[in-house]
Amino acid sequence: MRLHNFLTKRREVLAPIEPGHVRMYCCGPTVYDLAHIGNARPAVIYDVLSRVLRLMFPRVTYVRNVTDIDDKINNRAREAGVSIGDITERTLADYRADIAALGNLPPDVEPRATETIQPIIQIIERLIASGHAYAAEGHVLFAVPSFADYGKFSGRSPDELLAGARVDVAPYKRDAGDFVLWKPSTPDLPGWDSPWGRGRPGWHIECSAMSWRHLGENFDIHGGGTDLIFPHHENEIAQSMCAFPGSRFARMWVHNGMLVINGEKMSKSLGNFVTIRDVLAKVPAEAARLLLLKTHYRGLLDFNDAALAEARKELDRFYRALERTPPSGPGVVPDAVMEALCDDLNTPLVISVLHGLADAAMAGDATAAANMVAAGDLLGIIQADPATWFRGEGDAEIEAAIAARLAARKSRDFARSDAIRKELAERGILLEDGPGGTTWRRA
RNA sequence: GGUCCGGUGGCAGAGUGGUGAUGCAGCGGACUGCAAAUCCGCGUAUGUGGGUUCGAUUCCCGCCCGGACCUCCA
Repeated sequence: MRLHNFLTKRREVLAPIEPGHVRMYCCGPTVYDLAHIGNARPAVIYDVLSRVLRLMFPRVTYVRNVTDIDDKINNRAREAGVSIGDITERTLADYRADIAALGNLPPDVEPRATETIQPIIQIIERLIASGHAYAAEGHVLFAVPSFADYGKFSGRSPDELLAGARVDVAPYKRDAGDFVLWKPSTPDLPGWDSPWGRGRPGWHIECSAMSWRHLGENFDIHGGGTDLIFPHHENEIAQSMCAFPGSRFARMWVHNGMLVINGEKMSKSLGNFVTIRDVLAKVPAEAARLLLLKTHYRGLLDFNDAALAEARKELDRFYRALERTPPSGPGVVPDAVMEALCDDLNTPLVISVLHGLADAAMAGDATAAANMVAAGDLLGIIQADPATWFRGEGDAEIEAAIAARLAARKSRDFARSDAIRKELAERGILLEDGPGGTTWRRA
């Protein structure tokens, strides 16, 4: 498996630190609102990556965190007049349901920030003891100048950062670039006792603590969106490497590209915010999943209705091939598919191979059909029964109408047969006459 | 303003220093009562100007255009 490593800017072969055991950490959701379709992209990408890795290595530990302590959550709870626990529990349940609906398998570990407070405090204590952090007015801040390599990861110098900064610098910061590790909580907000008083963790320290707790000081892959490169990942690296001298933290950094809607960034002000639920209400989940995989993971992806419709048509083609030629049995993943996936997770290329297999299956090759299903399993698609894909649950009334139409056709009453077909078409039922009889599907 | 990424046919989207995948759409044909589906065939692309090279879409430089980040963000 070769992956583009943002740390080195090169495509590198994945060689697990612990032979045979790949350890991967991905930044997960902050649970304050329904997940949008942009949140779905990394979930799907890292799900596919974990599936491929599980096929190649004896053991894979995939950790995806949940940020359940955050100002956004607190604000949302206050606005809605409900407790913070209500918000996080409900949102997390919704997130899991939506992500599962998109065909993602659960990660091996899904740690929550609120369950990782002790490790967070331990790391902060280590940072203070080694002079990389300091307490001030109930806050604990990371001292950016204490880490010579700060900025190296994201490719920017601390001076540049200040030049472009548009925020006021809090008076208790020694350096404008210093960021919060711990901050005080008021009595009405969630808080934990700490050597610096009752408070809560900053956002960046959570990921350092959760990856440490579940994967150790060194692990193989760290994933997340490109928007997290700075400051989030830069800060994670600074915290972890300073807290654990000699460690290298994550060896490979994988970043997924952003997703836009009709060419525009999703934002509340533009009113183009699309949740996973919005999408699932319109099209089968698999169509959304295929669309997310049709573009290479590092590229910008335009998510729109036309693209969604096209993805659905492609799936129709795969399922049509399966309906025509049922798989001969359990298939094998073709070499071309593994090669494409191992080459920096080239899912668009895999999909083109899938189309080739569909052609063969369409022509009657049951082995190709089986292999197509096996390859589709790696992407998390083409696992449904074709009959279910096209028609959902059976419908006796539709079958009766089709029988009536067949009778009309037999007596060459084409006016009536066309009328029946038209009626069904208006209800979204499309008929297909073939040598083996008439089949139907929902539009 | 700074840093970085990208510009491939009508659209989406891979790959590659030596005749440019795949899908959608379009066109022609076969099949069909007519369709649909399927099959066969066709057309159209590497932003721009230089450089390196026997040869560049691919490597290097300038320009133009688009995007991301610099602030919470997948």
